[in-house]
Amino acid sequence: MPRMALNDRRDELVEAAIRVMARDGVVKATTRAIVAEAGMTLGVFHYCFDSREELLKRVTATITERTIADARRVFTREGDLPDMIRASLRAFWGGVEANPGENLVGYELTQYALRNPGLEDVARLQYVQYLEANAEFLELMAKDAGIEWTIPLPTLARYVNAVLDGVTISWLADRESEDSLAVLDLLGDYLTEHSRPVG
Amino acid sequence: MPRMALNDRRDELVEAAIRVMARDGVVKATTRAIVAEAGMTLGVFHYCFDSREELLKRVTATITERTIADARRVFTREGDLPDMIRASLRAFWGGVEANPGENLVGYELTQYALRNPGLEDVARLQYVQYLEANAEFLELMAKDAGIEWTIPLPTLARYVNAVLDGVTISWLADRESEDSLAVLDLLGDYLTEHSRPVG
DNA sequence: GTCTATAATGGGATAGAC
DNA sequence: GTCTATCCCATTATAGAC
Repeated sequence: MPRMALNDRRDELVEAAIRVMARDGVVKATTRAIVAEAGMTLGVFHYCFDSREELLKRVTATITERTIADARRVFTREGDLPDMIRASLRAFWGGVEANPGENLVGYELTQYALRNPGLEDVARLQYVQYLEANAEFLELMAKDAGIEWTIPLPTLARYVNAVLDGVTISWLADRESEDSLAVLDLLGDYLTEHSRPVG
Repeated sequence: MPRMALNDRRDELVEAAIRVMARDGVVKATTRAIVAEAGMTLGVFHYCFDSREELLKRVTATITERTIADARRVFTREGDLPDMIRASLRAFWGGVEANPGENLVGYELTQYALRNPGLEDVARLQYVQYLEANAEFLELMAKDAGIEWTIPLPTLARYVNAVLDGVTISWLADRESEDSLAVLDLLGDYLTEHSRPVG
């Protein structure tokens, strides 16, 4: 068996955990299921992490960063404002439909944090990061298109985040892609209508 | 010990389960915790329900109906359209802030259903009911105010549902009441702007 | 019908050989 | 450092006395 640096081991366990969670859910991602996925033995788990909870914290941070990085990657800055918005939203949505399981994991982890005393800050941090990312995207679009938003940025970012979360959750439940896309287009129109040329 | 009809027993267990879940979360609502809350013994549980899963199905149906009934109760039909919308949204929000735990349970149950093969329809039904309720509210408002919506009803209902879900979830994570209310007001404005007097 | 006791399972964590 | 074996606990579900 190869000897690996402790940090590499940890990363492999985190990746294995994410795969198991995406497939079967957070609850079913037991230490045993995770080490099996990683091709390791149970003993090594508690050599890498003090507890399952410590792993979950790291998984949460990783998933949050990855989700934002994915959004940043598909974020489109070409064309006029309506095009930019619409293309970005649709690219985001492609990611959701391509990977329902991993998307659901994000919400499961929020709830895990909210239900376990001492982890409230994990959930809070998750949303701080998501809201900041949304604000960043909105600012980039405004800059590129030479407009400003007519709604205060933190409020608008929360609004966008709410629609994206909400439309994702209802889609996870009923898989109505067409209606979901229609809602995203409404959000796009909404954003366009709340911009004005910058003086 | 009082002898009760089987259905009364079941109802009591469902209510006890909801209390435990609101307090501690769905995962921690074990059969033991539920019967303890109900003041019953473990043996009686499997006399009333075949399995914990069967109880959870009934709890999901009950919570969904109750959430919609609560919304119907606070739904306001007085004043002009903007008043109606704003008052209803704020009344809805009062319920969320007054009862974070019970609200979170709804999302936990959706995810439980999505993660347990064979229960997908439970999640789907939940959202069918929520979307229908939102459509119903929108139609009532339109009728009372003598307007019609400029967006197809199913799409608009999904949009409203998405914002409500999304703003609730982010609030559960970060408890930013002020920003959340601002988002709800934006939703209210949005609805007003997408109405027109009926010919 | 109601209870206690217990079976059967699966979990997180740990001890200790190698 | 790595593994196996095991501890100890909590869970769902059931058996069987009363």
